[in-house]
Amino acid sequence: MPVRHAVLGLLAQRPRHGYELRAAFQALVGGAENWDVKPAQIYTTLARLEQGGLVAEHSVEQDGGPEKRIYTLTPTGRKTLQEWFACGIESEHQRDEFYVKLMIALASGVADPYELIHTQRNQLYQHLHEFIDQRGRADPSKELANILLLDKAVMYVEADLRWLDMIEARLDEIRRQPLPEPESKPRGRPRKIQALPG
Amino acid sequence: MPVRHAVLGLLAQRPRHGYELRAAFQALVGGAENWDVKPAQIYTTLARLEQGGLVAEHSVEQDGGPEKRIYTLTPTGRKTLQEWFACGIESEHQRDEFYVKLMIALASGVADPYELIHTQRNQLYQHLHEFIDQRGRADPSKELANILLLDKAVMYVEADLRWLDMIEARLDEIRRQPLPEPESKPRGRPRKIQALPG
DNA sequence: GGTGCCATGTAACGCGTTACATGATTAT
DNA sequence: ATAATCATGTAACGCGTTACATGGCACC
Repeated sequence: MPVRHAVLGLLAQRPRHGYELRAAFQALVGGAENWDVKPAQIYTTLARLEQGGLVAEHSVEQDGGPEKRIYTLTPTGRKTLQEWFACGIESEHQRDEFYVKLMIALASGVADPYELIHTQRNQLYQHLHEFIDQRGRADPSKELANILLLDKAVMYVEADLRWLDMIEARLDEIRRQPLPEPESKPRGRPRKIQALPG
Repeated sequence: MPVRHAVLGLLAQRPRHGYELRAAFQALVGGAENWDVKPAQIYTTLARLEQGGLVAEHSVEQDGGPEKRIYTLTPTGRKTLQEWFACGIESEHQRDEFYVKLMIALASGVADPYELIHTQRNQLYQHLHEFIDQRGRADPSKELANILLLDKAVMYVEADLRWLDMIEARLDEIRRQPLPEPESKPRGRPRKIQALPG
């Protein structure tokens, strides 16, 4: 939950209201192209944080303007923020969509796994070039945020490409030695390569 | 939305009911340790798919048992599935939590960026060794699913480690040539640009 | 008079989670 | 008897999204 903590972090600098928080967040991540946080998310997040006692709100009426709701970090909120900084971030679960697609293809025969790999690889190469181009055009003295994100994008696309190569190699290996087939289960069923129940 | 499509893929093999779909999905991804899909998600997903006309349901009463609700793929559903196979998968957005943490630290001074990098790197190395060990212990003839996921985990952790190195280098570079400081726009209100305020 | 920025929200939905709840069959 | 497995769900919440809605102010 990056937004939640980002809000806490921005309130640690000074009290702010919703609109300001949104603008600050957008600036932080280098613009709306990278991460467009919707107003609805900011306001609902603030409501939840207030509910949990991590922030406190007090309204300020302005001369001839809409009233602002200023949010302040509470001690509990500050503690939560410090804990966030203190511990590392667990990488996202393995919930990989391409992996699911590949396994479904292997199990059901609805699509050719090598074709899936081919399609995915083409797309990744295209992205890779786009990212590298963008990074080349960026100004290091001004757009640190963007450049760091592009660095990450490049590292990840390269990782994906390596992974696709490994998948292909593993599939080839299985195809070369058709079935190890341990002796158990003399069932008359036609066998699928994969582990799905028939 | 991997689960949604996985359900369609499993129904492409043959009609199934909720419980069976869940079991098949778990088998597909190599066990609950990798991806524990909760029953609630399966049933709500099926309801949404039926709502959208991608699957059709017909109940089957059993002798002395609870009735089963068998779901079948509709032509619309099959078409959706084929489209999913036909196009590549867009990589997840750049919503990176470590990046947000780093930027908040740089902007607010609440935490030391180099320390954040250090913490994160330690954690990544630990994960890397765990993944490699696990992969070494796995049986390639039986646990293809697990091995592919571990391959991915390794590639991604290595990518993260490379990225951390790049971040450190970029920060060093900035620190060496302190603040180019372009002239700011005196646009009425005292505007904060991004980067490092007090 | 319009466009755009400032500033605030609500409603409803998708995906995912935890927790709760029911009831039958099968194995120990 | 009791525990596991089969089989079905509902309720409520967190995070994120789109769409809708309201108003004041400033600039051209």
